[in-house]
Amino acid sequence: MTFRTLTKHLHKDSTTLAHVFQTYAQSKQLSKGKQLHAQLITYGYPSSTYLTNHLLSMYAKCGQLGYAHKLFDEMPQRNLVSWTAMISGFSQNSEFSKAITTFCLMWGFGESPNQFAFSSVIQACSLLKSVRTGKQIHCLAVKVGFSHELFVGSNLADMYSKCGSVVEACMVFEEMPSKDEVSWNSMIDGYAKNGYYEEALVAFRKMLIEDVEIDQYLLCSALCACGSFKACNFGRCLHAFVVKLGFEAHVSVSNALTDMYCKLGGMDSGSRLLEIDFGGANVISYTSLIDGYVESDQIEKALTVFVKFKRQGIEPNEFTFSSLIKACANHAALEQGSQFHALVLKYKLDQDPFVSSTIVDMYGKCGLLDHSIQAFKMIFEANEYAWNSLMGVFAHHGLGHEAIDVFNRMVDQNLKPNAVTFINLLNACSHSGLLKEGLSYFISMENVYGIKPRSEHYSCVIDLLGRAGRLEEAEIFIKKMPFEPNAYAWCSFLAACRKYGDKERGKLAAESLKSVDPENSGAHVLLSNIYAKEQQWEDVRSVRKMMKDENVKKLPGYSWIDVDNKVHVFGAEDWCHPHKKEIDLKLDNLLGKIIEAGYVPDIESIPLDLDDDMKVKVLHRHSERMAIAYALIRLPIGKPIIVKKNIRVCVDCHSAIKLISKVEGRKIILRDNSRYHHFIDGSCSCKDFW
DNA sequence: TTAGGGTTAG
Repeated sequence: MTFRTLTKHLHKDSTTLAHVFQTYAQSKQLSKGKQLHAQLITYGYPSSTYLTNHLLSMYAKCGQLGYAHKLFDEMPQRNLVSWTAMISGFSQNSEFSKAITTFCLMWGFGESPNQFAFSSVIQACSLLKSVRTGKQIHCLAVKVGFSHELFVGSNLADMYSKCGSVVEACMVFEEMPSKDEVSWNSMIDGYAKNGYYEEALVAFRKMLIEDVEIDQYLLCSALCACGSFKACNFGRCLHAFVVKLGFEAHVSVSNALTDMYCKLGGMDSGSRLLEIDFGGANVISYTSLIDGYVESDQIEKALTVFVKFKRQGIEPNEFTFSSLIKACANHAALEQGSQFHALVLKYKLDQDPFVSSTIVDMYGKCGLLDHSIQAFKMIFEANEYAWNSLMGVFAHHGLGHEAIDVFNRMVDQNLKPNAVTFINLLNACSHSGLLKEGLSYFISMENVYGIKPRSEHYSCVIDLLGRAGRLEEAEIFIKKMPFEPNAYAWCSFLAACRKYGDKERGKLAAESLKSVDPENSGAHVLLSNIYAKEQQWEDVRSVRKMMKDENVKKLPGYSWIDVDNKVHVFGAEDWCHPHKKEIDLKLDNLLGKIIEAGYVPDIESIPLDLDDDMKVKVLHRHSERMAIAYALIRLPIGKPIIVKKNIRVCVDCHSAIKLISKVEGRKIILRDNSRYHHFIDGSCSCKDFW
């Protein structure tokens, strides 16, 4: 049947025509809808508010907001449905402010909104994260008696949850006279997304007693809470429940399951889920898996997943790249990181706030400060993530004044510093010996910026005082702090005690560290270092015995470098490398040269009862020196050497590398687990403060 | 006789 005959037949039957438009709207057949609309105009079909409402709704649902708006503007007579269709049209097409304005206009025109208009406009507030407007509309809904309506109540609970106001969401939810699966999910998901994982799971259990039909939304929200709460048993039960209800092959549920297992640390379960289940895996499925591998430090596996899903024709997105680049940053894998940066540009994702700040961080962590600053400059509208990254990079490189400058510029731009800003700022002060400034920022956090310091901030202050040699103040600070000091806090204090030779406080710190983290080898190692410095070999042996008895393994030190796009790993003991002989020769040659240049081995730092010659040999085979020797053999003259090390560089290596940079005329960049050191012509950027 | 709600990743 042609449109012409159709319109002839339908001449007086606008109900059927409306139904046709409704079908086109649901199946998003815009072109057919448009043709029929054109036919009606051509044949002079009489328009009516009823039919125009249908047309308006169809255009809005097909994403043609312009047409919808034009129809709405030109309507000779609008009714409640016209207004509501326009409000929801704006809301569905992400024009949230316009949805709210239209809702207000509706009042002005004397049209009183019903439950449909309320639920649409509350959704707009929710997506706009505007709790202030949402609250005003909530008040109106109470006034006109729609606040307890099922859809309005669910929307209100969702709006408050999405705006972070869980208490209000809970109040709305509790007052709802009847609840369905959507209302329950608004609340459960609200709890989960705001960090109230346990409450989310309690609500889920409570819901199971009620007569609620379980759907994929509820399962996704509960799985998300399980993963974040590390609720292994609950998670496994939920998995069984998913299978029992037949939702295992549902893509969003399957993704939520993958993500949950990744968060629980069960990477094998996560990847098995993807392999066995279904062909519907999408970019979220793979990105969850990549992220799981990145979080569990398995970068190679993360890269394998990336290659696999690219082969399957699934395109990566901003989530994928931010996860992969983060992995490169953690491993200081510059070559790989640069390649991802190039891909980000190709996919035009370089302005994504997460991706762009990860790139800044990646170059910084790979030692290329200039690249990092340049990457920051390329961001059109840097948000707090980007500023925090830049500040973190300066902190990592020991450039305290530059980090403070970044902080000041950030505040000048009216960006609100957050908890991470202060961790970076305090670290920057700590690594540059800016004690006065650091303490002042710590106080201003709460007094000026209203951010309550967390245990991480207290740990930073302990580090700040400790590095500056203010051990007594650090000890008092620890005793007064409102948190139990964590392993990081005690490690910082212990390292300071060792650096400044405070044996008594060192013992206290080591004992405390052992009690909060019994498997932490640092406590034992640093304690034995303190004894070694005092030449108390009996005590050194007793600490070693204790480690053996308690089965505490010392984290072996190793270093790695990129040469010819390949990562070469060097360990202090039992290492083998195809160029071992050459490296040994180069090391001997270097030792001679640096001794000539004034190198005095710090044999005190070797916690072993050996003769002095042996101690020098042990020192000179530390992993970073082998990596540097290999790089000097293999890398072209003039190319900076970038070495990464898993534990903090020792005092002796630090002075040796300074001299190596001088005698070899090479720039050497060393990243240890604490910060960056740039060695040029006999001196280090940390000014011997690390 | 039209118009309305909640999922899976930083």
